Amino acid sequence: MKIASFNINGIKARAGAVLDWLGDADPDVVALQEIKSQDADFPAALFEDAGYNVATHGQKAYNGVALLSKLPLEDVSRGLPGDESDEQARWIEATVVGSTAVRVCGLYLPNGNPAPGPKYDYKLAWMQRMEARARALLAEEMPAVMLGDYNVIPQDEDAARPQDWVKDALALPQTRDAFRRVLNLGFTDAFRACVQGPGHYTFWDFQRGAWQRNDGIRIDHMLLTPQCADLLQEVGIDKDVRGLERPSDHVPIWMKIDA
DNA sequence: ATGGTTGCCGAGCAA
Repeated sequence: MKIASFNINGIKARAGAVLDWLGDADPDVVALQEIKSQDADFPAALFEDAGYNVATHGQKAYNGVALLSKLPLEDVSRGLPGDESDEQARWIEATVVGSTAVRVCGLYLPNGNPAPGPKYDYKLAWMQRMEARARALLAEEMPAVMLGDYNVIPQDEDAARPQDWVKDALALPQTRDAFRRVLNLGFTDAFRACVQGPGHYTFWDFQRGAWQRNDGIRIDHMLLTPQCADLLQEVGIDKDVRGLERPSDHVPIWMKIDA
């Protein structure tokens, strides 16, 4: 089973590009972030015609996540538990049953800039809620993945220019600590389980010619429960997508698991 | 310190 994640930065501007990528990459399950649309405005029919079931959790203009799957999306749940007053659409999960059942959680973790400030406070609080959800997933003792745009640069090797990010919400020590706390519960960073060393990025800013200078960062991640890590076969980053016409600032990441 | 770019949506905000 091939499971992917792609922050598309607006489905209205990117539907064609996403369909092209689906045709090339042929993933079984996809978590999308930043659909920037309400559920009713998501062009579900386009993806259904391409063979995918669709579940969305959108909002107007900002954020918004979705799941696409060739297999049925079962027990869909929208929203990250832990704060009933949180109106930002950043979390969606569902179960996909191949040769075994896999719980797939698609997430769009808050950016948090500027830091310090209320947006950074929201990011840290959100990560604390994510940790609670991660603990509950572990207790299920089943294959599960939390994947998406984490807006976290885990280590200096995950940035081309780490010195540019030292005061940024994506790399501050508190951010890295919160991310590491989830790993230390027993989750596996799927990419780092397969690939070591610097130079692997998933995001290049639209500004300052970041792509042309390969000034990238690795902020899209797939975190696996032990039962899922046992099934891990292969990972990849579809870097070439960043060089296509009217690209997102993120590129797809994916993994193959024996499920 | 600022500005640089993009999407959504129709003026700024978020990234």
